[in-house]
Amino acid sequence: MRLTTKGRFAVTAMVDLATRGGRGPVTLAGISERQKISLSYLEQLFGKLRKNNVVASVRGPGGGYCLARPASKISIVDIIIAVDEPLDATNCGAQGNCCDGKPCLTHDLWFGLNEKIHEYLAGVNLQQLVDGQAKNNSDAAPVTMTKSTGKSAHVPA
Amino acid sequence: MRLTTKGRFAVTAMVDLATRGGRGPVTLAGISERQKISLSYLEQLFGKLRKNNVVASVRGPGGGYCLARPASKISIVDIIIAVDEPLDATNCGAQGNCCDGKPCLTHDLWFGLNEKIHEYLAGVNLQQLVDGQAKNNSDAAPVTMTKSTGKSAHVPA
DNA sequence: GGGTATTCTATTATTCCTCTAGGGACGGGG
DNA sequence: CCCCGTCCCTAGAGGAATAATAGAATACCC
Repeated sequence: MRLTTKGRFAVTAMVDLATRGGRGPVTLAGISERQKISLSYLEQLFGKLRKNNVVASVRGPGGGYCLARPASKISIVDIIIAVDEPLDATNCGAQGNCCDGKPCLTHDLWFGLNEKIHEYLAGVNLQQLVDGQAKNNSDAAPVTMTKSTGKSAHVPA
Repeated sequence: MRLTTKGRFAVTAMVDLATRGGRGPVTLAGISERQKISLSYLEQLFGKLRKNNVVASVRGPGGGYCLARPASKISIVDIIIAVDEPLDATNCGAQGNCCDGKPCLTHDLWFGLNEKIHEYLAGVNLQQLVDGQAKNNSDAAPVTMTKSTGKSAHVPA
């Protein structure tokens, strides 16, 4: 789970798309102008979003992009993961063997923290953003950070 | 609030420092070797941490770095913000005038989401990481994302 | 069928971030 | 005073993020 401008641009564009999704496909040129994001960059981002089945495209005049499913079924993580591939911050390639063959304590810490942020963002969907309110209830249940759960805590790709 | 390897390395190093902080200053060379982070990179990170009063330094032989305050008073956000200066994901320099003089809807959305992540990470402190468990209780209370609160929702520097 | 709007793909340039390299400043011990 | 361990600073290489450009493919409309 990386959190950079790239993911933010993608979410911004997706919010724009979701707010006008009801009236047919939305063109990237329109999103580019409204959100002030360069068209060619948007093309790159939406290429990834399409490959990850977050959006669908319609070519030709009158074409553009649509959400691949209802906005309430698209979470922020879906978007961010689609454009911003997960990042390994460890120095042993997530092998957990950087410290004398044992996983460093920090590995487990990061995996746990990572998972919590992940779950939090998974709990916010596009529709909520469009409605102008983030998630308030906490069904992204707090996760007790168990050590040595190993790789199960890693972020899904 | 950016979330990159840089911040993670800093937190990793700080956990290392906190676990051995009781016995005098800790050298960067030691952290470098234990955590497999390049020494000169650590020097940069700790330079920023020092300027943000997260750590204190002692020069000369026997010197090193200490926590500037108890580990329970240092939150993850303190560390991340110190090394990873906040980033403006808007295209109008957070002026809120990119869309016909009015703030884009996405600005408020981002500020709100930003604030929630911020608060979540602010609720986890170093001591908890050292003890091997993240925060379970949710006193990083969920924040209703109010639109048009404007700049008050921005991440403090 | 030709014209045009649009997605799609590729190549390249530019700017920014990450990380490395090397030298300088300070301070304690002989 | 000299030596060495440590923090401290700056510059730059390398790579990733962002942007520009060019063109190909597709599909609507006349």
